[in-house]
Amino acid sequence: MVTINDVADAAGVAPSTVSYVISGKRSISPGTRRLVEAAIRRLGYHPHAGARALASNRTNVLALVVPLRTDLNVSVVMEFVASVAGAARMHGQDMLLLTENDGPAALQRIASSATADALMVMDVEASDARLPVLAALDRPVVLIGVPDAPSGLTCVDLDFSAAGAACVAHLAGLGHRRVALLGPPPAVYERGTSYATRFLRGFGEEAGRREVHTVTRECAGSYETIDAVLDELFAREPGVTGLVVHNEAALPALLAGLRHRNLRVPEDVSIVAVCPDSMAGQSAVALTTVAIPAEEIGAQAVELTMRHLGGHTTSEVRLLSPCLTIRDSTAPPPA
Amino acid sequence: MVTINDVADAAGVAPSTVSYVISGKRSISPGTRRLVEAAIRRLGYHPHAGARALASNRTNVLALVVPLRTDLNVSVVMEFVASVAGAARMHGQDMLLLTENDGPAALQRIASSATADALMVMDVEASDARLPVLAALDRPVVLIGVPDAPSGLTCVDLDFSAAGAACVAHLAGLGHRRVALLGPPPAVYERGTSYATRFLRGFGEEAGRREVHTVTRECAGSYETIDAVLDELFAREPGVTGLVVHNEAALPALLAGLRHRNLRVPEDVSIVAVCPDSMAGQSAVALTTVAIPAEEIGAQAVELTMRHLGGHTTSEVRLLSPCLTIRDSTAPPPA
DNA sequence: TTGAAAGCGATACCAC
DNA sequence: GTGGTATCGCTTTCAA
Repeated sequence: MVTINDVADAAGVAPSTVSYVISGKRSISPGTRRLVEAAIRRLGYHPHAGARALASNRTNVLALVVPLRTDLNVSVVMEFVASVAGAARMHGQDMLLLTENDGPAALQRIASSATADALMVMDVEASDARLPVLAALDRPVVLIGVPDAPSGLTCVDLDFSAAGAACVAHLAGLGHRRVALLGPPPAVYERGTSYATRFLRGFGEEAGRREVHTVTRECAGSYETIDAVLDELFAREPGVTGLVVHNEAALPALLAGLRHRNLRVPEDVSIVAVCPDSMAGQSAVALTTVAIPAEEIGAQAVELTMRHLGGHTTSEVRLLSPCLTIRDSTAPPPA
Repeated sequence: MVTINDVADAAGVAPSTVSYVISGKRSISPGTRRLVEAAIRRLGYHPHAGARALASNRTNVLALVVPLRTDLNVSVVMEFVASVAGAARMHGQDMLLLTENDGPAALQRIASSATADALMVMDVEASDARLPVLAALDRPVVLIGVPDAPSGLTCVDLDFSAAGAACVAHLAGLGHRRVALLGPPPAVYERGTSYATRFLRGFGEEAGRREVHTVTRECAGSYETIDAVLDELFAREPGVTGLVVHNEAALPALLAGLRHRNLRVPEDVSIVAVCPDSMAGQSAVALTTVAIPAEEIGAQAVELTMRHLGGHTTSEVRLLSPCLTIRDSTAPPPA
């Protein structure tokens, strides 16, 4: 193994000088710098991560805690993972991936053992059992999602309340008077996942303001479920012309179900979907969407984390404004 | 921070004893063990990962290199990630996630800096540019996928050749004489992704043996592409009654396209899909599949990695036998 | 602008 | 069965 001493010897300088050349924490004469850098390259030197962590109290590793439940959309999760990984690299950090079924003990372990410098936690529930543990850690924590009581933790998320409102506003603006919300499966509400209720609130409030009649249905993504929901919905609420879908998994089955019933999109039924923009083109009709900006959220999460690692201490709840993109799935209601 | 010395003091023993209690590398009297374990719990001690790595040359971290290209199926990738993470935890390892756009230099860095003990690499191409780098690393490497020349590296994968054969065999057994393969997008072939060509070979060979007429089409997952492919296919090859789909992304569009043409599954057209079993129920008709056993492959990859870390040196190419599950999308061809 | 040397917190060898 | 201690490779303070 090539050590800092090998490099120092090769360059004819002291180990500390090599260290300073690498870290840039003190000025180095151009000559020495050249010598050292050449030696580093020639020997293929990479500082030993463990030794570095021990001496400097920094691992340059960020831990990301992801949910791997099957009831939530894997591709959305994957977008977050990818964006966090990318952003982390831009900041010179590696990413440790923890799955949440390791439980809160794993969070303790990672923090106390100095395996990572900070934690980022996805899919935080309204009153998440991990919050007390997280808040007590001696390391920065950034939540992706917003619990009811952030207890001093920094959070980033889409402003789901505003997103819900935007969906209703768009449909109402087109003239729809009766709108249905197809939400996440019951399990998501039971878990108390906060984004679901926040969305619902914004949706309901805007509907009240606009005097739009609304109904909501929770639904799983399977074809049977969606079929049943559609049957029941159109039987009980015949006047519904607008659908807001806050459940990416349900989209394929929903579109199939509508086609099967000879309901055209957008002529007979308008659809606004809440999903990553990359998903908008996955169906026969390009979907009008409120984007889930995974890329942006991931980048912000990393940036806030780095800021905390840099000494910034004040916590913050950062909500990103929703962005609605009109495509081919929304139009005025049939006359 | 709680150190091993704190624990030793609290328990009234030497630091080395604490270390041995934790590692189990030498026998400890029940009394001392109790004392030490109590102190560890009481103080909430977690060994410093960096210090440990420095002293023992072991990080207990495995690096997983994943592709995050958009042209390949994210949920399949995610299944692998989840299964590797789970298996790693069972072996007491954490998982560092590297995205492949960090390039080969990142692999070098992780290995040379002792950030991880071993590397697992997904989505290996037939003649992968990273192979020389990987083979030269001083750490265990396990490939998920099989390059043309494994150059002494251990590999795990589904036996895609056998999988291709199994698809044809099943359809031929039902009486189909003309079968089409809808494969991955052209980009996958251009990259020289080995599983695609291996599948193709098994598919072709079995077709030859069974005297089944075959055609193949590469296709992207979009509705337009699939529509065009279906148009062209049924125009040029009217007798096709069996479809083998080696492209999960294309399934929704394909099923929609068939329904749109009033072709029933399986009465008019039989479908065998190559995809994770979890995806079989995602469509209106439960699909007959050859499973991509992500769970199993991930577990094997970790196991092989741990074996190498344990001193085992002989490399190996492990191909898992495909498993075809008959569901509702295959039946004898129309008379 | 550079060097020497004291830690960082474990592990594992050598003694007893 | 247990203790003392050199050692891992780096960072950073103190000195020059």
